[in-house]
Amino acid sequence: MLGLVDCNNFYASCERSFDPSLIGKAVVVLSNNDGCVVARSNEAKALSIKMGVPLFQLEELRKAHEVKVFSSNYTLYGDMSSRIMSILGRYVEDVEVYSIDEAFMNLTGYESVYPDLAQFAQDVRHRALAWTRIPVSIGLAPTKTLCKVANWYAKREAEHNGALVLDTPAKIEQALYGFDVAELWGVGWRYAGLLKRNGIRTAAHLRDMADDWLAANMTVNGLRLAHELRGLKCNLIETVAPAKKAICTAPSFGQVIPDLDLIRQALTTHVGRVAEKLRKQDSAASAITVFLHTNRFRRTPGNGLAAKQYYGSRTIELPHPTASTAELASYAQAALTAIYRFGYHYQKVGVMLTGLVPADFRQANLFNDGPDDRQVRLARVVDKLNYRYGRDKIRLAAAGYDPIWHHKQQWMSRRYTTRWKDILKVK
DNA sequence: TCTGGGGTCCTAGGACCC
DNA sequence: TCTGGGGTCCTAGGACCC
Repeated sequence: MLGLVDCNNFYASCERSFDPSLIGKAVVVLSNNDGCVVARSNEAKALSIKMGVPLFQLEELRKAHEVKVFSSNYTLYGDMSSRIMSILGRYVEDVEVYSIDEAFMNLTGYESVYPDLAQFAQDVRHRALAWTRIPVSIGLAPTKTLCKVANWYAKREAEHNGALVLDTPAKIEQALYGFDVAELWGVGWRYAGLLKRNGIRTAAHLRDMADDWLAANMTVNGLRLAHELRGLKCNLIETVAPAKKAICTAPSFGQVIPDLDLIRQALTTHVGRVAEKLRKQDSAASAITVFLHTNRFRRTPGNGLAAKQYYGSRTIELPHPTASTAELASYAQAALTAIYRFGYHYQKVGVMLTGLVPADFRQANLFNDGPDDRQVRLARVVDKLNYRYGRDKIRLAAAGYDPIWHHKQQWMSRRYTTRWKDILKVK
């Protein structure tokens, strides 16, 4: 048996964890740049606030119902997430952290330790709630896909009390019989349309389709999905996160920017960010891509017509893999110079590192001397200082002093668990 | 005025090798 | 000019996840 633990309304629950005055109120958390709603408390869902709606469309509801709005506070959510994950680690050896608010647990071999799975699930829920104030839902089943199904019911149907165990063919059959295929893990809006057109409406129906049909219409992914619904494990628990194959950052500016110098500063800052992530996983990058684009929603002030749009991107193959911020920044600047066009209002500049190889990887190259190791050692020292004294305390001068391009975060809560001056005071 | 960010995997087709 | 069988690597595009 496997288990899936999923935090309910995670970001909203984190905010609530440290501010009890939010209990019982509609809480929403926004995406970066205070753009769209990405998390909602149950009260906010009850007001029909949809996932992904832009904040400015919420004005009336906000006034009428006193909706509490928060900018996303990833420092807080990340720390709360690791607290939850460490709680799960007290129960079983193998925990796969699947996302910031979800984890799979491997219960294989724990049959005698936890003979009553329903009781086990309630224990986990109670401990998570007691130690973090985060409510979680739990689904237990023989495969990951079935765990997702079990979790779906556990979260939505009150009679399960937050946890559902699918451990017999009869229970699984009943769960799949009424389950909308569009809700399945691995079925997005395109496959949902395809399945609907073919008259396949429930998970049970998809499970019973012929393998040939599944492979032909949904590739091997569809085949695996159906096999998992039949109880055959295709996705195993991965307890060690594999190294990333690409690292990207592309946050929007807080306002549109036409000016190349400011875009350069933002780009240099973003390179600092991706290079830090690169060194953290002990990799080096073989190629760097820079892209620059305008805001597709923008109307020209004055005449209200759709603003003219531009999208530019450039990839540079590096002479040798490197993890040096300074070296990556200079190639990034060259790419930006090549794609920048005067006369547009830009919304974001992004950078992506690809062709990631282990940092100690050395490929003989006849035509140059290879990377300068001192640069990378220097960057690692900078990483340590910034970890200790705060992000961007030490950075390239080209990143500028006054990041006016920085994204908006007007309603940010405190970093309750990671900053001494933000810690709660008990009076 | 205001509309997120960061990833993975699979397939087909082209180019190439012996 | 046409002929067989067995491969690899790369890229673009499409699908999905949170």
